Amino acid sequence: MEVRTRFAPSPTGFMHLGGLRTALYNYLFTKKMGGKFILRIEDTDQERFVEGATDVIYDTLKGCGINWDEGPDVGGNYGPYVQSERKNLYLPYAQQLVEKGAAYYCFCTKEELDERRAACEAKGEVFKYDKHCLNLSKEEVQQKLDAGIPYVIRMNCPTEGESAYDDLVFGHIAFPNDTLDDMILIKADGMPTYNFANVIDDHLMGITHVMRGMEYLSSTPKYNLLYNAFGWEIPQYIHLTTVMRDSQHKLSKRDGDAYYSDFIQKGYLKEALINYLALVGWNPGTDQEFFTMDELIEAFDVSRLNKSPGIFDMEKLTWMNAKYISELPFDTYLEMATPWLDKVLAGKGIDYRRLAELMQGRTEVFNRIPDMVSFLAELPDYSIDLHTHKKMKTDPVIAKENLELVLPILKGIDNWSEQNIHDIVMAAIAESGKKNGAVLWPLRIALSGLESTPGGAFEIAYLLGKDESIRRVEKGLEKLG
RNA sequence: GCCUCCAUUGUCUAGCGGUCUAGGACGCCGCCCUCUCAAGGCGGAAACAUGGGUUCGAGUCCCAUUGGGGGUGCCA
Repeated sequence: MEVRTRFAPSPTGFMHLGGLRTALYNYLFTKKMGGKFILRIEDTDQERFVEGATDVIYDTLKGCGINWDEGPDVGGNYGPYVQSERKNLYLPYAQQLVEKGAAYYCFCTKEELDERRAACEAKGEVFKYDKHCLNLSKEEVQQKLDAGIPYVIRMNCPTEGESAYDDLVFGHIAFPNDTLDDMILIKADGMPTYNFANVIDDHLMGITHVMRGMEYLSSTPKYNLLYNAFGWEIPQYIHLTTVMRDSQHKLSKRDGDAYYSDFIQKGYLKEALINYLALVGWNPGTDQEFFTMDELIEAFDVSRLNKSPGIFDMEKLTWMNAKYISELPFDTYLEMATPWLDKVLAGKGIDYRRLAELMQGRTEVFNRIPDMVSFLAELPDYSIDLHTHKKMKTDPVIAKENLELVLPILKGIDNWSEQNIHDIVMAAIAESGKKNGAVLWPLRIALSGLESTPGGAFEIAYLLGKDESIRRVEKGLEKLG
């Protein structure tokens, strides 16, 4: 039988990393099994409609290389793939359940329920709908319906025994039936709840494997009751652990660390993000850590999915991102780095190509570039303490002496190429009998005003140009009295 | 509160009864390389939550405790 899976996000306008990972795993699993991956938009909550939100979903998924075989934009034989476009389809199924006694009309108002819920909570009890409306006679129900009284349809859960199922990740899971609440299937506005639409759609779309976040672990028994009431086959369940920010918090909107777009804006590469995300909660069983999408598909195995929640480690992501950046074709790097260089160096006439060569191996995240290169635009105000360096065998006194040595040499260089600067200065150092470090450290400090820089003294001198380099060395000498 | 799931270094994890004096990676520390930093190379510190069982033998199986997650919406 062909594997059919689905990713069913609700369009909120953002793609949460946890959701992205769910989509990824669905995709990897499906492709590995040679099945079909379906994208379905779950927009049954009219109050939360966000303009353009579906585009965010499309763009993110496509950008990451997660492609669907059926969906709102590409079609398929099981459409429509947007729940709001299927809204007329759910009520008859609910009515069918009412006829079978597996569901019933409920006329309790939201306000009444809220009150009862609050009262329950005040007493420290669990609120559970008391099946009040289940006791209504057929005639009473019809009367209310005829009178146009608003209603919802609730499922009629058993109150004894237990419901169990086998999850491909968590194994056997059992719930006592008396804890099951008679959840609402059809809302007062006629729309199905997520819970109901989900079951109907998964069945109608021929979904064989439901892979989703584990927040649904405890409502799954109720879904199964629904499948059974219809006489439908229950799909395989694969529940996924939550991606956490720390041991007790999920990745959240508030901390700006939850959305795909946050990371892209900061300058994380989508390949790195996908690669890293795949490893939070899953591992290949080998020491391999870097994967292309095809390699992930090849290596993916549901049995290697983890059962405990994983903390999203920004440090490791950043490390991985740096690796990905360093492996970028140089021209791609240059193109991607340019806007970031422009933030502080636009119009300064700096050789971006050379600078990019120096920067590529040191770029962890693109948004860190401006801070690393801004010294080229303007010499930072630095302390002469920077000239003290034990290992380079230099201090402010030696620095002054060596800067005085190197200044006229610099002035005498006609062809200001990096190679030329290097050769001429090195020759002068050799001739003076001084240590390389004792000259080059002060030079680099004078040129950059920074303890660490991308590139050494020669690279910086070249990038700065002759005039600016000389100006900075002179200024350095001034500082040293 | 009730239901349920989970539990190996700071983090991601390997481990599916003996091969574990617990392996890999990030991070951290040290050394080397080197005109700085980074990269790279080498090395180091760092974990089986606790208590009971089962077994000749437990990180691995069972139970309890503790800790954490999730659910408990006319949200998805």
